[in-house]
Amino acid sequence: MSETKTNVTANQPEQRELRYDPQRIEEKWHARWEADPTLYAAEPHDSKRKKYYVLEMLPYPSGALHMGHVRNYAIGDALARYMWMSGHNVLHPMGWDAFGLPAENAAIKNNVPPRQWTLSNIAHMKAQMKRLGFAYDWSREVTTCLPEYYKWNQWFFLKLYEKGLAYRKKSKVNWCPECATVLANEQVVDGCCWRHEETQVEQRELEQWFVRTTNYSEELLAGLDKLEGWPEKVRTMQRNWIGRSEGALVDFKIDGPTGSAGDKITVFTTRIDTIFGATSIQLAPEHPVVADLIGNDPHLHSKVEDLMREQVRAREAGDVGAIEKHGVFTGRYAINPFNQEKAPIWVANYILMDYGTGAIMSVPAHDERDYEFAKKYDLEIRIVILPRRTGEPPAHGEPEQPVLPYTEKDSLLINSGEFNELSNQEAIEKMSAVAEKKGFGKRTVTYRLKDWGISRQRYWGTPIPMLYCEKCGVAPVEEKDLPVVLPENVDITLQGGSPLGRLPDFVNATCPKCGGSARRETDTMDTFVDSSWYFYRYTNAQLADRPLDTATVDYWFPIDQYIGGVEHAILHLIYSRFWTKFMRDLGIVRNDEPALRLFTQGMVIKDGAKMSKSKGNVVSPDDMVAQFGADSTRMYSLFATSPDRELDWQEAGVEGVHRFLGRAYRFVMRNAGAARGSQSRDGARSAELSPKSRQIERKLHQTIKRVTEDFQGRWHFNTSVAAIMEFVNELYGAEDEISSGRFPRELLADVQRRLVLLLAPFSPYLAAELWEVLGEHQNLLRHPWPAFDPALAREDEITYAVQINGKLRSHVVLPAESPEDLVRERVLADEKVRAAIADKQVAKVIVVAGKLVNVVVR
RNA sequence: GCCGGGAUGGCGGAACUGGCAGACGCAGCGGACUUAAAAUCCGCAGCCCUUAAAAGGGGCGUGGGGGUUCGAGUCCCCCUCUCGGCACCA
Repeated sequence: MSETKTNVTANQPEQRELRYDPQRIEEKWHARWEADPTLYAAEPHDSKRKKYYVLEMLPYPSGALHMGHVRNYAIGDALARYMWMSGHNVLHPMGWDAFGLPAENAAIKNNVPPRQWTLSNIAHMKAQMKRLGFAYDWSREVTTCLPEYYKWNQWFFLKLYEKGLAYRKKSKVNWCPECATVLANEQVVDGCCWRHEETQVEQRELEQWFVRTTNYSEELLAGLDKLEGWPEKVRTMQRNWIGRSEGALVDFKIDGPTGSAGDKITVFTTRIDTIFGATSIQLAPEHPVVADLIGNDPHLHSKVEDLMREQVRAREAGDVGAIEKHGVFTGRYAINPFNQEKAPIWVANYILMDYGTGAIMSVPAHDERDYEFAKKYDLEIRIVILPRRTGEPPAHGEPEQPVLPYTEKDSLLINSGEFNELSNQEAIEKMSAVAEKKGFGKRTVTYRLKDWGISRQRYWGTPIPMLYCEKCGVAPVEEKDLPVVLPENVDITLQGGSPLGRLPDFVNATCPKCGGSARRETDTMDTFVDSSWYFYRYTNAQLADRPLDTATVDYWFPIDQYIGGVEHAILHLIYSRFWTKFMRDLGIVRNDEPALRLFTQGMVIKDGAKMSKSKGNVVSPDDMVAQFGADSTRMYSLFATSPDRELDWQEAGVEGVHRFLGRAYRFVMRNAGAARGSQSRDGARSAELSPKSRQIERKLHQTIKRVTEDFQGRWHFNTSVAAIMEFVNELYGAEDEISSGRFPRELLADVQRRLVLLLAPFSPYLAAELWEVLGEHQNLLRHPWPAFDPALAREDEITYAVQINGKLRSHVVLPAESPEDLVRERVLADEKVRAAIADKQVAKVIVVAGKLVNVVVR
């Protein structure tokens, strides 16, 4: 093969060399890089170079890479390569988030075992990544579905249990009676099962494992302030998710007979100051006291059932905001402890049991939702607070719309007994104090954040290492018995019950406490457990006796840059932060946060819509690589727009980048002769250069400056690539001088070497090829990033834009660094400027140094 | 409903702290090379008016309306459309 190719080259050297053929170049270097597995390996420890840990979110092995992956990894790879060249010891790993539902769905659909399906997907996607030229240290690869990894999920679970951070409680799941199995939200379509479209999904209560993420609510919230390298958007989303709110709990005594749920209703309110306007109590349909209040009235029972169903349906549809508010009066009353008034007790579909206490005091005059509800059911609306400045309050009669919460300092309470005339803040203080003193309430802080339910009633996940003994009850598997291996020969296409529950070999176990027979937990873990700590495992992926080595983690952590999609802004990134804090408290890591800096890249769309099979607008990375090469595909994904914005994929754009790379390729192929054997030129002799070659030298330094600053600052790689394009265009403009031999040989050599270095993070294949063409042999990643000389980048002359009253009227060329007086003088002397001023008076001259002059005339 | 982005030529997008709007690329047009085409190389190019044409002028222009400023794509207020997130958060 290679013989034939050599002959062709020998026969037609010119043509052969000048055509940019990415397939030939990329296949050649792909083979060489494959032969050297240590090429992108990070040093275990390096005291001379600073460490840099760049991490891209690991993919789910769905079958093939999509353009969103390519974009994510092109960003990370460019950064990793730049950091290598800037002299860092770079850790750049990759792995697979390999457990999860799609493998089970595929198994059911195509009758392939989940493990086989997953592993073959991984093999394919890994080959795609390698073909795209991503510089990963594959010796650290992590695959979460392998026992070597999930063993440590189980180990962590035992630690959580030991620390009281894992516990069991009843919780609702979607249940399909036809499948006799639990469904994920994703498997519920319009309230029905995905496999049985006629079958209504039921809600069932099951004992499930939870992790006490809420123990860390305050710290997770406070930590956000320190994460300055995270997008403000993500920090805001997490703050809202954690949802700290200060308020008070207030007890309302139930009037009349009560039952097992107690004789009072505790409400949570952030606005205790409005309590004199509380004209009813609203309960969540699941509130325990509801059963006591409605007794066995069949009508009320069915009404409450309806309300509950409405709430569940709205939640599933993700449409809770739009729920039409319904409620039912229980016929009972509760006593407002502040004024002893009787407030009717209602049950309402918009009250959530899992926030606050599941009971609220309804203040229709000052809350929109309460107002809407009160209007609908004709409940009393009583104004109790107004801005002081409005003067006469409409103290009687109902407002046209809710008089929304006044929190200004000059607000004023009315209709509130002894608290009248107080401001909102004063009232909150005083009323809370009174409630605490009299024992019917107290100040409190609540969070929206809930504990993390990690039980999944499915097969393809990490088995939860717990046992149930008839005598001893719940018992953890002993550490020495880990891993609890997920059985492989399981027929998950059978319907009914848990696949693991059908395997006697799996289920039947021995109790570690009493030695008697025990039943094994058949639930598996949420896959978010896998992704909560995988990035620690990369630091020592082969470690057999521990999940991680503390000293090694200490060297690499925190992650210097984490890159991924904004869709993970909440769940994954909160669980990861929680896990880090948990590990810190276990004493096995020392950092508080997993990542110092986070970058969320924009979505890849096509023709204005998200790529999806049903729309038929999916672009395959393989097709792009086959047509234009990996370099062009990657570079286009960086060039089309800045990385944080949505990217509209245009194939013609890839072709354009391919054309540009061809131009760069041809320039070096034509002029490499000058570089080979020539010493690099180190500036400082600009005075001897012709105007053209000085211009090239200046542009070279300006380009290095722009690209370097993009890496250090905003990551607008689209402008980096544009800058390199401009530079190459400039080189083509000097071709006459170059081909005639008048261009300084050393400068020509220098220009080419630095051009190739600038291309290296974006188009690694082409850079490697051209580096070799230039007679260089050192691995580009070990070569220092080019430096620029600010003095050589500076312009000698500046063209000032001249405005008259803000309208552009002329341009004046002046030597750089002209003093302001001279600029003013020369501008006012300019012919066009004088004509524009004519006989008007010059009122002011504004000089913006190095840029613009605005002459204000009257 | 709430929260958070976004809107710039025919298209993707530049313009970093308010300072020449449209860099760079695509598509388009003209030219060179070629028997021809492709490829390549060079050039033109926001819209409108003025002009026989060109040069040159002039006006308009960053979703819409107001404002601040010598000067606004950029800052402030109101509105429209659009994308994303959501657990009605009491």
